[in-house]
Amino acid sequence: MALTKADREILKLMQQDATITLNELAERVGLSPSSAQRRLQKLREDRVILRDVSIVDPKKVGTAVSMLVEVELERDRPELMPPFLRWLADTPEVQEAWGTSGRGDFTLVILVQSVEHFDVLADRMMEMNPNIRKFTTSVVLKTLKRTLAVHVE
Amino acid sequence: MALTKADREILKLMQQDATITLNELAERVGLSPSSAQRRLQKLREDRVILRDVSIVDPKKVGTAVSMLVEVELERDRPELMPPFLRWLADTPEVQEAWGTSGRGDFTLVILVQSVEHFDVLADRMMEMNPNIRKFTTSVVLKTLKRTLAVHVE
DNA sequence: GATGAAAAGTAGTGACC
DNA sequence: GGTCACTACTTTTCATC
Repeated sequence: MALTKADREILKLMQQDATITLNELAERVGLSPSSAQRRLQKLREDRVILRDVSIVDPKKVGTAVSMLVEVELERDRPELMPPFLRWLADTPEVQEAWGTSGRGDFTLVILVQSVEHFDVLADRMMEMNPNIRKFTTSVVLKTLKRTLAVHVE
Repeated sequence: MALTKADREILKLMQQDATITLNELAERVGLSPSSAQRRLQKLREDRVILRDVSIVDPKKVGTAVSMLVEVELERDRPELMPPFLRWLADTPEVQEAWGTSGRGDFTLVILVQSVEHFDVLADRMMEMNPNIRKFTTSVVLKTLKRTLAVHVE
C-alpha cells in the first residue's frame, strides 16, 4: 500500500480542511475529480484516513480548563490495568492518554469546565482506580498549538 | 450565542463523524434537514466549529514515534519568546504545545518518524532557541486515547 | 491497473411560507 | 423551524491508455 505523491498531497490537504470539494482537491493535486475521489476512497478503505471530524472550540461550549496529568500506577497490580484503561476510554473529559517512559507512567490531557470540575473528576479517578499510586497536575495556562495532523513528507 | 439542545447534539455527532449527511444529522437531532443545515452553518460562522479535518493514522504514513517534551525557558529573556512561538507554529512535527504551571514551562507533543529524527529536531530546537534552559523527554510507549473532541453536556 | 469524461444519483443551499 | 425547487457535489459507468 505505497502512497503516491498525489496521495500525500491529498492527505496534506484533507488534514487542513476536509470540507474541500473533489473538484478543488483534484485541481490541487493534478488529477481528475473521479481519480481524486478513488484515491481518497482507497485512503479511507486502507485506514490511512481514520475518520473526518469537526474541531470544536472548547471556550465556545463552556469547557475552558485543560490539565496535564501524570499518573503513576502500582506496577504490582496488573489486574487493575484493564479497569484503568476502560476508565480512560469511558471518561469524555480525558481527551488524550499516553503510556510513557520516564517519570510518570501515564500522561493525560483532561478538559473540564472549571478547576472545581477537575477536582471532582480527580477524586472519582482515585476512587475508581485504587492502583493509582500518585498523580501530579499541571494547569494549562495557554494552548499554543493543537492539531492531530501528521506531517506527510 | 446560546446553544440549543439540537446544537449540542449536532456538535456531539459532528465530532464523531463529520461526513454524516444533513439528512442523517437532521433525523438524529429531530430537525428537518434544512434546519439542521442552518444550525450547522451558524455553528461554523460563530466559530464554535472551527474546521473539519481528516484524521490520519501516523503508522500508515511512516511516522510512528511520539515524544512528550517538557521545555523550560529562561524567564529573563522575554524578547526570545516570539521566536520560540514561531518555531512551534512552523515546525510540523510539533503537534501540540501548551504553556503550563508546574515543573516545566511548556509541554510539547512531537511526532517523528524515528528517534533519530527526534534527535535532529531536538538539536535544531536548541540551536534556534537559545532561551531554552533545559528540556526533558518522555517516549510514548503506547497511545491509549487521542481525540480533540470536547465533551458537550 | 489506473485514468479521465460524462452521465446518473445524492446531497447541500436558499427562497418562501 | 419546515417545504420545496434549484444548484452543486459525489459516484458510477464506460472508454482509453
